Amino acid sequence: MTPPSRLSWTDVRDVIHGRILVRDYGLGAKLPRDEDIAQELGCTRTTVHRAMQDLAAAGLIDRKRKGGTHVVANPITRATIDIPVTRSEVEALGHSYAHRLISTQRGPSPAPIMVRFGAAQPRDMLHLGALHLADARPYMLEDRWVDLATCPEILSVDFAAISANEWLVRHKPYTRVEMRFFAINADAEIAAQLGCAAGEALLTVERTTWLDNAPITTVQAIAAPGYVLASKT
Amino acid sequence: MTPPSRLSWTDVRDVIHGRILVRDYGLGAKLPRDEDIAQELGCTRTTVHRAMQDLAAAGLIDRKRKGGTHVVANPITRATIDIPVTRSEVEALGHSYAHRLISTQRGPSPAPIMVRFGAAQPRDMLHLGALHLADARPYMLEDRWVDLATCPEILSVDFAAISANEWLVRHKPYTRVEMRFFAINADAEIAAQLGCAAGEALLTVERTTWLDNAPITTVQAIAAPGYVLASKT
DNA sequence: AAGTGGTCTAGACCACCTT
DNA sequence: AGGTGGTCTAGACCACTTG
Repeated sequence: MTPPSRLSWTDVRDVIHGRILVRDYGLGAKLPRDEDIAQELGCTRTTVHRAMQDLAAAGLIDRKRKGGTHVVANPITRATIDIPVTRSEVEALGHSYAHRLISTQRGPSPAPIMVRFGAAQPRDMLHLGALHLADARPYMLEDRWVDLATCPEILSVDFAAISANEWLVRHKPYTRVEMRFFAINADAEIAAQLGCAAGEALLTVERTTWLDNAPITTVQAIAAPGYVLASKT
Repeated sequence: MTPPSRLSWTDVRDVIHGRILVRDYGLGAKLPRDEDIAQELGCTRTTVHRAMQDLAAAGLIDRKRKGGTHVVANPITRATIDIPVTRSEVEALGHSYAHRLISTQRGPSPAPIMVRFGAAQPRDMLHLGALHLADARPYMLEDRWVDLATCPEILSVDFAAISANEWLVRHKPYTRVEMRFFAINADAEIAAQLGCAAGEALLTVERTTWLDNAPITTVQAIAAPGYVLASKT
């Protein structure tokens, strides 16, 4: 029951957050200067600053030098999604994991793939099809392109031993990633590979990664029916 | 061209991040103590600490008192998704926004809705159907339940003037949100409302919010065909 | 029991941006 | 031009967790 004699920055954050929630600081309103809040709450400006950084990172407030701190006018809901290596994901669900290479083909990237990377010219790439299995049942279908200029080693990887997904995550770090989520209807081929009915609605995640503007890989991961992606709580 | 004589915490973060990328600090490896890194780089432990906090928040490292700092063994891809009020989203795309109330009905929450809130007993709720329009074309279909114990004011809202979505965001702050993303096939009713073919694959976002464990609202937002959710870059 | 991260304070200087 | 956030330093103490 004894409150800590000193406020931690998380305490300060919660206080400010509370005031925003209660509209003590309304939408779009300007907050007092860090220093005034510090004085009011009885802590240092440093502590208030750390709290504010967190609220800004959460998208709740906007800060500008000289401009001051404002509550964001149009509140947004921010969700964080963690996407593990597919093997880990399957094993975390308590299933046994396996994967199967469906196809590999080397060639220049077609236009839609160039678009994903924002590339003007076709690039020499490896095109991979693979299926991830959970307890021997289709779990996720991967349609992947790997840039051979950035990642020539991929040619000598033994995909019987490790999936391209996992190999890349372990050996090809990236500095930028773009993800897109959408739904597609299974066509005949996808349906056959995932063992579902044609036309079924499938959640699809498109993921493209770069290392300092150099394309690494882009993948369209098509989940089997019933797949649900949950935000971190 | 002159490097700053003093390192900022973002500089330190980038240095450490770089070492992780290059596997200087490999997957699962233990990093030196903050203080040693501080000494090596010529800055204070405070600065290193701030950098580490950021890397930890990004999911790249794990920190434990006494245990030290370790590179996360199973790298994950973390995506952040911002979901604005639907009106803002539509207007940001350059379209004119409108919405239409389809149905309202008061009654006890059925089992699936109780599950979403983790509630043991049915609750008195308002069940709303609404359609968001972009340039007069169906954009998103909402199936929403609002808890009347937590949010009785919803009964007197004029839904011709403001959508439940926007009203709630502006007047009912939440402290916890859970989101789930999945794909569904349009049934006849949904197809009719969204003006698409039955069976089409539709991205669906389920969002449930609480204010300190008190249920506020849960909504299933079904997007029209072609909808793509992109992560913040 | 001891080592490591977590945090605070106090004061200083910098840098951006609005007025 | 001046106000506000952004950051650093130096030293101190706390609290968790592992050996």
